[in-house]
Amino acid sequence: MEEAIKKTKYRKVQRGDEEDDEVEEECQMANEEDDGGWRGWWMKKMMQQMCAGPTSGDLDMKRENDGGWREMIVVKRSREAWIVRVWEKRVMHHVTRDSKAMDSTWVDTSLGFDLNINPLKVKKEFDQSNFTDLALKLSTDEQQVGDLVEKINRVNEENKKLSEMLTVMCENYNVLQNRLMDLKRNNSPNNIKEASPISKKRKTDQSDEQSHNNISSSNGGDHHQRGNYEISSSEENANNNKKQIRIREDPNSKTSVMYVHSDPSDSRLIVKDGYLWRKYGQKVTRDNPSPRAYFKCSFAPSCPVKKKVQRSVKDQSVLVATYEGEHNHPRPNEADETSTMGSNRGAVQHGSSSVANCNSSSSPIRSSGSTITLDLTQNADALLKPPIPEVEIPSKNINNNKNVNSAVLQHFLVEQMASSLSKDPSFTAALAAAISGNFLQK
DNA sequence: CGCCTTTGACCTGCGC
DNA sequence: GCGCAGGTCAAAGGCG
Repeated sequence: MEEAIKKTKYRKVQRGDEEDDEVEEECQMANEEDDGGWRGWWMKKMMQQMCAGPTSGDLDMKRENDGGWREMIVVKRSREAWIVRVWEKRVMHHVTRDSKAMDSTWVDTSLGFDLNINPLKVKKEFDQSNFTDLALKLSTDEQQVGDLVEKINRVNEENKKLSEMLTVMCENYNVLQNRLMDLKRNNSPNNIKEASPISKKRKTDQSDEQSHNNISSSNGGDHHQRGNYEISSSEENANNNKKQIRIREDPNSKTSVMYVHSDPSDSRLIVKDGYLWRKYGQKVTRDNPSPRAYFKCSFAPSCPVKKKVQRSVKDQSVLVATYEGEHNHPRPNEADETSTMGSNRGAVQHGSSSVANCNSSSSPIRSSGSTITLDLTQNADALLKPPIPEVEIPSKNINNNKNVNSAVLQHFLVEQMASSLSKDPSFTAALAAAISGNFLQK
């Protein structure tokens, strides 16, 4: 730091065309002087400059005892007098992110060395000087930076408080939800019986629906484990880069449920999961106005896997697919699907045309290249209602449109995210805070 | 022509 | 045993 001071002084004084040895002597003197010697040092300096003839705009600096700097600007030179304005600028050594630590103040200690000139005239000339404007501008900018830093810090603190509040709220929500589920579990046999005398099979369906609810209410945590349920996204279609939510209720029962967003107006009960299915029946059930479709895996004749697809009672835009059994064959790869497309025509449920969703406020969808990662820690109700329009990919056009659809999908995602984020005022504040934080760190 | 969907009939399990 | 509801079968029809 000391070295920097000497060099600075040396360079500045050199502009006055002084000799090097004089500069060395002056630097030494200036650095040895205490605060009380400042005026003497300054007077000496002024005399030297008057002889050497400084030009307008020459700048000199002196370090104060408190660690600050004093800057002097020779603002005007005339035949009659040197008009010098001295600015005091105090800048602390350590500039941190805390705005309070960066205390920068300007005090006008203008000195007019008027020999024969009317002071008013000098003042007028001084005021017209460009350096006045420059100094004022600098002062204003300094003030604005200070204000901005203060504002950013305030927003940061506010953001932190909101995050803490949200965390607490989520925790409370989970606790309440768990209690509710416990209560339901304790009372469920009687309640179900009283509410609707239905068969055992219907109870299984209800448990499916219940598991849906359970998932919907789950929140927080990075593990795809929710109580007795396992959530996996293993059935996503790799070709179309979309994911669905699959819940394995019980590993031993080999039964799992998948919830897929679908257009309510679409009467086809098609859940595209990458496997080949043959529909063998359809039935209207009592508890649901929507028909239930029955599928068998048609990829391998010996494959015992069956699938039931029905719209959710609560949300018609959601298809509930119940899988029974395990495939005894690998998933049909892209080549197989492509080759079978022609012969199987529209019967093949190719890929996933539905995107299980994301909540725009926290953006659980992360898109990286052609891969979309779905954050399953989001509330599943929100997950099931994507703001993203579906991109229906006709199976017969899969080959030609695969690349195009991928681009379209990405375009949709980008537009949707941009739209959601731009509509969210808190996002703007958060973005500003993030950028400013990064800026301050640098 | 081959494969799939549709749909009515039949089967099965459960509750009463 | 009967009725009900879910599940399955298979013939008929559609589509490329």
